[in-house]
Amino acid sequence: MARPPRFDISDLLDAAVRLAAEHGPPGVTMSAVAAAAGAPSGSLYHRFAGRSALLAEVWLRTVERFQEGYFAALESSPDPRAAGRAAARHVVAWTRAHPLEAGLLLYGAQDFGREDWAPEHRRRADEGNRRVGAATAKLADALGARDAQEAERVTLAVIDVPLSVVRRPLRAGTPLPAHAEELAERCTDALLSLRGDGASAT
Amino acid sequence: MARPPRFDISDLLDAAVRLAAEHGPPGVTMSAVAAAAGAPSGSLYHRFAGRSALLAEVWLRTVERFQEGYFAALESSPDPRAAGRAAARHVVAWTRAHPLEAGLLLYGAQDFGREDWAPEHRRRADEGNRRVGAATAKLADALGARDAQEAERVTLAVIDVPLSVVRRPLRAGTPLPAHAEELAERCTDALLSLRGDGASAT
DNA sequence: GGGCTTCTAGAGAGTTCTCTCTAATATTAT
DNA sequence: ATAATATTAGAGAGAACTCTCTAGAAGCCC
Repeated sequence: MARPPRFDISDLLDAAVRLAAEHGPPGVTMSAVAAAAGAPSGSLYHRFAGRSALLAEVWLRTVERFQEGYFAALESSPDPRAAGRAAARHVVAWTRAHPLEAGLLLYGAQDFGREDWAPEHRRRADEGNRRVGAATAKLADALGARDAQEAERVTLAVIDVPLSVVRRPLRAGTPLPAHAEELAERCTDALLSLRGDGASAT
Repeated sequence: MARPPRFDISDLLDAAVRLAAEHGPPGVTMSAVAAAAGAPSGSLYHRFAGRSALLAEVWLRTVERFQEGYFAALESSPDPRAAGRAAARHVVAWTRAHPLEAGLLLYGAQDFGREDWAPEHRRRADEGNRRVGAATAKLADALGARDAQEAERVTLAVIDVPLSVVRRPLRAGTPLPAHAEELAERCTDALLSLRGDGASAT
């Protein structure tokens, strides 16, 4: 029925990921993506409504790919501590397997022009955030968190700490150290084991 | 001997900080800064060699202002655990006192165009990194860290974890919760108290 | 006040990027 | 074959931005 595409969406998004990892979101210009993929600019505009749409798709595809395994890890065990450790390992392992895409996780949706996104893209982003919030809230509950501060510590433990472990190497472009998974797991576990009364300090 | 300036360097950098906090580094264009400060573009180019120079200065001034108090906190006590806790509190307190400038700390020098910087600006950035590295290495040593992983955990504890505590509110533009200092301090302390044998896991 | 210097002021050239538009091309269904 | 259609291909208009350049204004020192 029609001519087959020489550059499909995923080719173009792959090129955009490379550019974003190397030069940050501002490096993802339509002309740069076209050049990187070897495609004419017309093909880009045939696939994406405009630059905001491309930025939204590259960001959302990356986050959703990451979250897929992340949620699986968070639900991999009935023991919340074990689940948290698995989640921490997942963040590091996924970064090891997908270093370019992981580079994007260090940015926020705002850096990908969230304010210019179409409603549908915003909705997808909100949905992802909602799922993350729900998952960490459930974990916090299972761990017996009693107030906002304790819930926030759970979020810190299972999301922010693992991301911090990979941040420096990703920024510097150096490979992750061999023990990164172990480091993330143990730090996450340490925060999950804290309790509200502050009794753990020496 | 000469006409007094109507827009001095610090006025212009203040405007640049506002723009960077609101729209990220890409929002810091010469015309936007000029408009925000109410100055003509000529005045901007009179103070800064070009956009890269402006970006470098706004980044370096912010980081150096932050580090001033940060180093003081890190050396505020002979007890390394107490010093680490003070550093964690400092990050949160400084963010509370300077929310706009703190927003810039979530970015890296790369996002401010480091590759286009003049040698002198790079040197200043390297010097800051060097001091941070030296300070955390000293702390790790005082805590008895025996390998790279333990040293890395110290860095995570006194730098990345406190930054993670302020990251989400800064990105969302919401105020820090009242207990943020306490949260950061306790999480930092928990990581500093970990030891290499992994015996703390249940 | 005259001369010197620093700064403001803004017009405008040149560049880069986004996005549109038209024409050509390749493939499938009939 | 032929028609129908998705796609490539790239020229070019328009916008945004950086940076240069010239003219004049404002203070200080003699």
